[in-house]
Amino acid sequence: MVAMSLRHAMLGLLADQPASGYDLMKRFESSLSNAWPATQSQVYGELGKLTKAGLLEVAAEGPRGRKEYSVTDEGRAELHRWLTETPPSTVRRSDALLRVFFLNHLTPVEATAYLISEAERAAGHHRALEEVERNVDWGDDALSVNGRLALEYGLRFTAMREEWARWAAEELRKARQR
Amino acid sequence: MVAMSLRHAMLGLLADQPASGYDLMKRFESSLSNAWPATQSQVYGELGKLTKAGLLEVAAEGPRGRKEYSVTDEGRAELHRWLTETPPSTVRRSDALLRVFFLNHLTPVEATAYLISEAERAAGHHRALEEVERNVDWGDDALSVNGRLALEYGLRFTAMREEWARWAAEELRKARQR
DNA sequence: TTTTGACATGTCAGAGTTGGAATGTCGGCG
DNA sequence: CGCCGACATTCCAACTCTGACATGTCAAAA
Repeated sequence: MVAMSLRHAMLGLLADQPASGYDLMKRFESSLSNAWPATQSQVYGELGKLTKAGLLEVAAEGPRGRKEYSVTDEGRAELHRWLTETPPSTVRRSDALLRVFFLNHLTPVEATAYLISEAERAAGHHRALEEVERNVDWGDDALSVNGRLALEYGLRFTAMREEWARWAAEELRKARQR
Repeated sequence: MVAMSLRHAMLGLLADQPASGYDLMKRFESSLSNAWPATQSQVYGELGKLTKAGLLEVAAEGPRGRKEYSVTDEGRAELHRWLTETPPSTVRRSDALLRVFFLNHLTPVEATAYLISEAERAAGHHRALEEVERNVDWGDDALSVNGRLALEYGLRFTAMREEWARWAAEELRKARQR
C-alpha cells in the first residue's frame, strides 16, 4: 500500500467535484489518460475500498443505482499527505526505450525505420495535444491552470521524443558509415 | 500475453550474450534499470517460463547450480517480431505528472515547493547520467552505440523535466499575481 | 581453518492491472 | 408506445509486479 496512485487520482478528482463511478471514468479518459489510465473494473473496485476505508462516502443516490461519491475529511487529509509528503517514484517503464537497447539485433534499415516511426508517433501525439490546446476553453479557474501545466508537459515531452528519435536515426547513419 | 516486455528484455539481453539469472539481474540493474526494472523473482520465474515455451534453453550448467541460458532460434524470431512488428505502447504512467493535476488542492507555497523539488530531482538525475557518460568507456561495439542512444534520451528527458518544472513554478507565480 | 562475501536459485503472499462479460435502468426520439 | 443509446454497476479470470523469505555453494581473505 505504498504507491497506489489510482487511489489518489480518484481522491483528487472527487475533491474537485463529487461524482459517480461512471462520471469518474469519463474524467479519467478525458484528462488523466496521459498521466494515469484506469479501467472501469479498477475504478469501481477502488470506489468500494476507499468508501470502506472511510476516505470516501456516498453523498447521494440517484436513478439507475447511481451513487455519487464525495471525499471525506479523512480522504482530503490523505490526498494532502500524498501530495506533500510522498516523493514521486522515479521508476518509469518504457518499452519504446527498451527496444533501443536491442536495436543491434536489427538490420540498420530496420533500426532506422523503428526510430523514424518513433519520431512520427511522437509528432502525431504532439499534434493531437496542440489540437487539444486549441479547443479547450481556458477559463481562469484553478483546474485549468493545472491542466495547462500538464498539457505543456505533454507538448514538451512529445517534442523532445521526436527530436531525440530523429537525432538517434542520424547517429545510426553516421555509425554505419564509419 | 500482449505486452510483457520483461520477456523481451530478457530475450534481448540473452541474445547479446548467454547468461545465468544472476548475471541477468546485474545487467538489468546496470543498463536497463531506467527503461525496465526487474526483480529477482520476476527474472527467475520468467527464465523458467521462457525455457518451457522453447524461447530459451539451458546451454550449460556450472558450479553452485548455475544454469546458463541462451536464446533459441524461436526466441530470436520472437525478439525480432517484437522489435519490428509490435508498436510500443504509448501508455506511460507518471505519478509525478498526476500530482500536477491536483496542485490546486495545495496552497501556492506548497505547490511551488513541489514543482521546485521536481526540478531538483530531475537535475540530480541528470547529473547522475552525466557521471555515467563520463565514466563509461565507449567502445565501438554495437552495444555501446545503443547504450549511448538510450543515455542521450535520459539526458534530454531529465533536462526537459527540469526546465518544465521551473517554468511551471513560474507560471504558478504569475497566476497568483493576477 | 573459519568466516565472510559473492554467487546462485527458488518460492510465496499480496497488491495492482487488464479486458471482458453480465446485468439492468432511464430518457427521449420516432 | 417501443426501442435505442447513454447511464450505471458488479464480478471475474488471468496476468504482472513487488518485496520478502528460504536455501545452499564456492573462493579467498583473515
